Amino acid sequence: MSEAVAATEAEKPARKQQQRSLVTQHKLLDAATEAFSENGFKGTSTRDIAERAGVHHPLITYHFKNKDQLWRAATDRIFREFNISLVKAMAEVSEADPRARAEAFVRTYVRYAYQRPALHKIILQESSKPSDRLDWLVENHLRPLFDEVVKSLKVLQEMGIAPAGNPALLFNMIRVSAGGLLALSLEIKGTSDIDFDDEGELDKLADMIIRVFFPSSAGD
Amino acid sequence: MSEAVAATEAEKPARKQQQRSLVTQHKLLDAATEAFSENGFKGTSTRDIAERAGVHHPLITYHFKNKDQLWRAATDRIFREFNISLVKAMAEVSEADPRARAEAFVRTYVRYAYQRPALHKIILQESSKPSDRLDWLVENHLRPLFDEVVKSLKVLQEMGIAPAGNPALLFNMIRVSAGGLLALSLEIKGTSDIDFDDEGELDKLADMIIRVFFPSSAGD
DNA sequence: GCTTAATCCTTCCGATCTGGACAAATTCAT
DNA sequence: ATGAATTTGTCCAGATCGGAAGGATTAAGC
Repeated sequence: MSEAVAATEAEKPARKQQQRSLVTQHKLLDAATEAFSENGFKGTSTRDIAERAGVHHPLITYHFKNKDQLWRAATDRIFREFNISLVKAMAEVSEADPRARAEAFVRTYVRYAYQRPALHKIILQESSKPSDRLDWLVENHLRPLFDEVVKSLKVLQEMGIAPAGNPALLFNMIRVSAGGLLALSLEIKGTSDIDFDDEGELDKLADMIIRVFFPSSAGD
Repeated sequence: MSEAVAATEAEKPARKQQQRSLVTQHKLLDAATEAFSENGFKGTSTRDIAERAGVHHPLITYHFKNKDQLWRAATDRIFREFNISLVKAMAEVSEADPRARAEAFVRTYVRYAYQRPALHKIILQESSKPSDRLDWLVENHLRPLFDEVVKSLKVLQEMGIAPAGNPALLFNMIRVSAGGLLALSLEIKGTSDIDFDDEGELDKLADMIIRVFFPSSAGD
């Protein structure tokens, strides 16, 4: 953990954090996010991360203590940003009816999953076997979000908008149809000739999700 | 590749393959499948595989030449078995109507994804970034299967059984709802209190997939 | 059966990479 | 300009990969 971060919970630092330090941390977090999402925790070396960031590798120890803490910092940032994005988007449609809100949720989710594929790739990477990191991820980021969303989904089910059944199961189907598919975009380009970089392709995915999971709506 | 395998495509071997050699290869393939599915290609060491198999590591060089060939052999085996399983299951319902066949497909797919989580985990691992392995996987196993299934799905769409839209996109949603969800089972246990090891939970997933993707059927 | 040669396994080695530690050098806020 | 914050260069002990070389096992032919 960097001194600056530590300072927020300890006594005041004698000196203010330097600008270049923030830049270095930012570069390391970006590089770490990318590397971990591609090769997983075990498959990623701190040297690789440092190289991607264009920085000498001992700086990881200096700023983040070790590989594990760097993973946590990188994951924490990307999930925080995701949550903020989601909350903001939902606030914008707070006046709309439940179905419109559900549609807005799906479209936001799809768009974000496309913009930051690392987010879902990291989930997939870490879910492949038990680990403290997975527990931490579930506890701090996934569970809070899921509980919230599943509650709303339950309402939609009671209104007959969403199909019946375990709402948690339903939500998981929806989110892998969005996030999972986009995390697999490379493979899907090869198997199905679908390129989500193409104009409109992303909307087609969102449309399909809405049509399938919230039927009786024409879905565009 | 082992001498025995090479022999099938070269001139006859002077000697027959020994039994223990087959056992060793089998143990290595099992261990490799498990290790690669958990830690990805880069995150897995040949030492780790050998240790899981209870075998000295130079045997990997002897039987499979190197890590890459071992990955190919392991992946090839698991995908072949999957295809056989699928073909056999579909042959058993060859007389049934299209909807019943679709249901059978989903149930088989779900059951297999549960039994061999490594299959989908390996897909997820390899799709995280471009590689020769991903190309090989797409070309040799994914693409042939997908082309076949998407054709059938198109028919279902024309009959009004499956929702409209790009059939390839639809199929991808279905298969991640099955395989993706089961590959994520560890995470889902933590976030959603759904344990696919519990009796009946697997059927609930299959039911939900059928209900959502092939509506107008009660789905049970 | 007994030999013998192909097949299979084990013990080793060298080069590289791993996460992390440390002190010396540099940069910058005060 | 002073000293803390940051960066750099270097080192370590252990793990990694691929492979060489020789020993053990076993099928095939006598």
